[in-house]
Amino acid sequence: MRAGERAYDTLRTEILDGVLEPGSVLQEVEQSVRLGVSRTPVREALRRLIADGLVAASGRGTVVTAISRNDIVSLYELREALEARAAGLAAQRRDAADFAGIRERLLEAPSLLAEGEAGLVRYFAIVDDLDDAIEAAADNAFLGAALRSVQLHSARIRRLSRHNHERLRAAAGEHLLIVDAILAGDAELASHATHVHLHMSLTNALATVPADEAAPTADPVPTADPVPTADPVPTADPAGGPRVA
Amino acid sequence: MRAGERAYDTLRTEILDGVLEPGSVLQEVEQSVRLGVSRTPVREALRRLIADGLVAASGRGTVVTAISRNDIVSLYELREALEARAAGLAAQRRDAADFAGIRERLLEAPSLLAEGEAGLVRYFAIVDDLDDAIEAAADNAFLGAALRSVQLHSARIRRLSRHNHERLRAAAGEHLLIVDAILAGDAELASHATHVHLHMSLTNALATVPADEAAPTADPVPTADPVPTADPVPTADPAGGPRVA
DNA sequence: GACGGCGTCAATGTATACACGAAGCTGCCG
DNA sequence: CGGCAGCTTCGTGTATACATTGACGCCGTC
Repeated sequence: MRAGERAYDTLRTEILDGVLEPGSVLQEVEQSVRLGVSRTPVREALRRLIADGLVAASGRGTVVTAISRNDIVSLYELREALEARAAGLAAQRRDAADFAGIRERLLEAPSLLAEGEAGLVRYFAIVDDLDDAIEAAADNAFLGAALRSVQLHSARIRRLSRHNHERLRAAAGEHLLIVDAILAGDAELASHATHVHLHMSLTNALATVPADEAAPTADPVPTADPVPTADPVPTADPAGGPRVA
Repeated sequence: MRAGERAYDTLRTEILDGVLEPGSVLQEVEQSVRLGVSRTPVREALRRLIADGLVAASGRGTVVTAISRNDIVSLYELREALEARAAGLAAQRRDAADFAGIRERLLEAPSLLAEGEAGLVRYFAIVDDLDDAIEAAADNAFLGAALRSVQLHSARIRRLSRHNHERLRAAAGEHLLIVDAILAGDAELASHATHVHLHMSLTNALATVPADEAAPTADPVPTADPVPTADPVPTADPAGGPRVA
């Protein structure tokens, strides 16, 4: 695989998993040493991450963007517009067999959620497959690209409510409703069920995130160890806020 | 200004203006010579254009993506989801003064459209300002980024119906309706008026584009002059279709 | 003591040299 | 005469050296 691709995947995964916390400073030389490639592929990776809105160029160095409470609301507003539309289109254009399979797997969600961490992973795999199936059924390249962009940011938020079993059980039920609407070919119901689901999800996310998640963990964590890159890191993201790319 | 930025702006403008037609092959060395910079900034520009979905990496060299009839429909599906939502949010959050000013200017649209090319430019400036005002009023960074992405592709399509005065006059009226709804704070009406506007716009666009606009003009036009880069250029875009980025 | 200007330095921006891979062409063999 | 194999060549991928910019801190002056 190309080095630039690997660098991008590595950094993106680390940001999404929270290994690189918001406020972390990513410098080209530093990262090129850490990842074992030259600056060129690192530059490419950082530019792509900027386009994704996961990092932001900030004067000197690029910093991992924070997700403020306000950002969560904004993201959900966009998600609702996109996913409701996608669900509606999927209901009109779906191949029933695809969603029938997902429906079967979704029925096992409650027992999966009782199984602990392993079950949790399998549950999220089902949800991801559902997202992919909707995106594929909607059969719209532009919409698909926009959806992947919001899913990127949603993944970061998901970590917050990951261990709220009560909510996850309810979410599984909402997903089932969406799948049933799509299987029934009812575009309006699929749209509205998605709207409901996202509303509940947002409510839960906001309840989970207390004051302001943006909270950078005091010191900026320069990824590599002994580098004294200690600067205050403003909570509000500078410049134009997150770019969905 | 940074060379990479200039290269990106130049290439993007040329693609949007149709100077670089769909199917044109953009090679790094070739472009670096033409633009008078080295390969590095050209690479950066091309990567950004790929992220924008304006070009696609295609085996040897990157080619300017074509817009198929199907792409137009897809784009309008996404536009409707995004812009209807944005108009609704703008109606809730707008500062009345901003839109009152645009409303005044929009009232002059019919006379502007009678003035020929110069008036046309001024008319499109008003429409662009309206888009910007809606985006600003919606006050949602994620939605804004998604909107800018679709506007990029819409600009390419707009060229097609640029000289249909009948349609432009009607569009001006539809825009006025949207502005009035926003001024009235009526989110639902603003949404639906946007839906209507885009529906009419799509209908017109599809009527204007006859068989398949993707039609690459026979030979791929290698931007620089005497280079015999003659390969057939497939009409359908390869790989994953346009990325909205 | 505070403000402004200048110098230093580090990190990014740019250029170029080198490496690798793929596609096309040519020549040989079946 | 056609197909395949090897070579050649062009183009992108990567690394590194050099240029430039902008930020930080120090010093001088008001």
